Amino acid sequence: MSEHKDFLRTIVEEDLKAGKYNKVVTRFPPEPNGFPHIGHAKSIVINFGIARDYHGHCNLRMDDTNPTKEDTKYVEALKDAVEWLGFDFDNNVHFTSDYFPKLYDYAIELIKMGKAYVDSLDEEEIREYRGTVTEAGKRSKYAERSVEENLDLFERMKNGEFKDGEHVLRAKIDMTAANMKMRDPLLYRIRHAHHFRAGDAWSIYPMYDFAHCLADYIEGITHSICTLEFENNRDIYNWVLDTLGLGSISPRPYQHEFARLGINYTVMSKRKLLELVKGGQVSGWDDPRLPTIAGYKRRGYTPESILNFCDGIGITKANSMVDVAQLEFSIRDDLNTKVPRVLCVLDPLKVTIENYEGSEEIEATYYPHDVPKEGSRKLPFSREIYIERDDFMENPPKGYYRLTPEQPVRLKHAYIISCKEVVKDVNGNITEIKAEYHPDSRSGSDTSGIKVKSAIQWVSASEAKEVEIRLYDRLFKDEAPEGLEDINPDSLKVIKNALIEPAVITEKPDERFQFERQGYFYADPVDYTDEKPVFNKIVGLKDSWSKKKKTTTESAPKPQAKKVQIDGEVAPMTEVQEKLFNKYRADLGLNSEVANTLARDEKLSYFYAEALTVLNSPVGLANIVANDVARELKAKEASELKFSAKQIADLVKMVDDETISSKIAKQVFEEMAKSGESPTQIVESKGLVQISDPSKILPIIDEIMEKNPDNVAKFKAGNTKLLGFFVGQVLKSTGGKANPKVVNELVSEKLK
RNA sequence: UGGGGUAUCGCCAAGCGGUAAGGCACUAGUUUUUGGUACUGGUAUCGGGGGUUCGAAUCCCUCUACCCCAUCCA
Repeated sequence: MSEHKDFLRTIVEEDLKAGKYNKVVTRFPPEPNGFPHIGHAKSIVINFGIARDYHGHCNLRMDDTNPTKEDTKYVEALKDAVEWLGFDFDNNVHFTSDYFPKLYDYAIELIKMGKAYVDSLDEEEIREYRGTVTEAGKRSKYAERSVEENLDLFERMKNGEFKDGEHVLRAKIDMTAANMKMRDPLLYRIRHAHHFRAGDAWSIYPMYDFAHCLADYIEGITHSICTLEFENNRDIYNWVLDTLGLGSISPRPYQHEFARLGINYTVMSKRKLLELVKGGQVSGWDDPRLPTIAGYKRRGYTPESILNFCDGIGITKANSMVDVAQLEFSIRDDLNTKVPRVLCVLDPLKVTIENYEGSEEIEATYYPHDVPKEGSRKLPFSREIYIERDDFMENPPKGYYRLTPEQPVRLKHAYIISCKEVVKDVNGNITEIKAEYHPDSRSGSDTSGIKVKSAIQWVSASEAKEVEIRLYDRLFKDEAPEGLEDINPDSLKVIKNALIEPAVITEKPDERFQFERQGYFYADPVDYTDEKPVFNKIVGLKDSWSKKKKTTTESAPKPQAKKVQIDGEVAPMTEVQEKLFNKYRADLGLNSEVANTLARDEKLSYFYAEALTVLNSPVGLANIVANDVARELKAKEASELKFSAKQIADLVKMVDDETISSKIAKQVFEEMAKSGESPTQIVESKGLVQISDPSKILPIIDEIMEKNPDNVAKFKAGNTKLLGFFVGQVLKSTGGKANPKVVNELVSEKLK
């Protein structure tokens, strides 16, 4: 667990500490209607992760309440994903459909309580009656049906006596609710459809809002964690559970929402993913370009890298778009210390070493010096080899490190070669390099004294194996793709005849490799055969050379348009407010902001007036009322406050006559708001009277300066922000009692 | 337009009245037989405007932008 807890863990910890639950139970509740993607991975990591961290439990549950969309092939994919990521669901998959009988009983209970009714409006009417976000809805006339009639109708719905859409069961809540979700939400609909698990047993199916909270309750879930778009549904979640009285029997679950994952250059919605799969833009749900778990798995991502990625991005409620670079980093970072380095030439250019005869085998280690792993293989070397076409240039730009007519280069693990002749075809394309090797430059026993700028990959022509390489790039060319038109036409490049050193194929030291200087690759788990090996590119190595080239050629400092802030209009004051405002300004001498705050808020101005009758300190009172009292009054009514205007007046009086500092006043206020105790009493019992005597404060300052010589030096060097640090330290060591004004003066004097 | 959310560096993200963490990306340098890795350094005043305070990213007021809600989807 990282040192900084996310907000969900904070909630869980508080609940555990408060004894609300004695064991945390979470759940990962996907609907089996599509393949899980990396957004699901985030949810899996959150739910299973929290359960693991707090020694609780996490259920894998299929939320299968819609028979027309769901399928068992998706539940397999979901199980695979959870397992692959390394989490354990005890081989026990839960299904909402298993609770259908219980759910039905709860619905009957609701009907009996008069809290649910069978509505017979058609679909369109229901929509109309619901109203809009700004207009209230109106209730269906069928809401007046008797409990008996509802019971009878509902049972007949279950028995399949009606056609799809003829009736629905709805909760009776409030058709005028500001939260649209609370306008008599549908609980059950008729569906004469075959359910992949329940078969044809049911002709009615529960809706999400009814089923989910109850499934949570039935499983003893404590923290029902979902994504932000369900925030509006939280009210129904609570309504169903509370109305059925379920919280009182045993501790019931509560819903908490976090922001779903977004990654640029890809799409994450199941609908869009399905579109790509069905439209043939990709080869299937496991296409390595897709952000599906199956896709990443096939591409060669490791579970660890996905887990690290999820840990790295954090959990918050802010909608955000994570850069794919972060994902790419996590797989590079993981593979760097794990996989063997091998030589593979993607775009071969023949090199004949004219002064080399015969052949030899070079022992080459699989891992670089900084990876603490053992292992090596034999690299055949001969007169005829292939190098990467990119690694030779006849007219190189400045800063080019590789082979040129003038510049020798090392063949990784082998000899240094120099270019002697460039052979071209009739079109001027380079077809071959004739080179010379330096016999005394063999890797490990180099006495040639030749300095080269780089070592490149190569393969021996006669021993190299031909392999297929699939180069994957981002699926979309647009950072926030809208649709198919944003697809990157170059997202897949297939190289049919790349050349790889033989050990990779014959020895198979691993399934993932770093092809030296190119990237990480994975033996395709589906199409790879010994006759025709296939490797998928997982991710490229960081490449500062091509970056350098680009920036020097393009060097376009993009003009960052500063966003212009538009100031909206402030609602005008009413006549009464205006009068009050003017009085505050003219008669009481308040500044316009405080006067404004007070005048516009009836609760505040009333409270202020009351306090004023006790103490004639208009400005001091106004400040505390407009700031601190306002905070309390945000959530509460005046009658609910633990403190009175009189107490506020007493508090301000103590500040006025300098018994306490304004800092202490804040502290006292907080205490008062909680306990309702009188301010004088709080000050007395806690001994909060302020210390203003410099002779008492000075020694403390000295002590702090002694303990923090670095900061003293920094301050003297001009870092005046540190003033707050010193003042803070003094305040801290006096328990907040030192008079901050005095401390401030003394500190700045001292440090001058 | 009603309700519910969210705003801290190019991208994530700590921070809860007292010196603006960290990661990714970017950038400069050191090491290097991968233009990789590792290491060292650089890079923000907190959506805007006011107010309260000795002191505000944190408290108050206000404005702005973005997301979600009017499926018999989940």
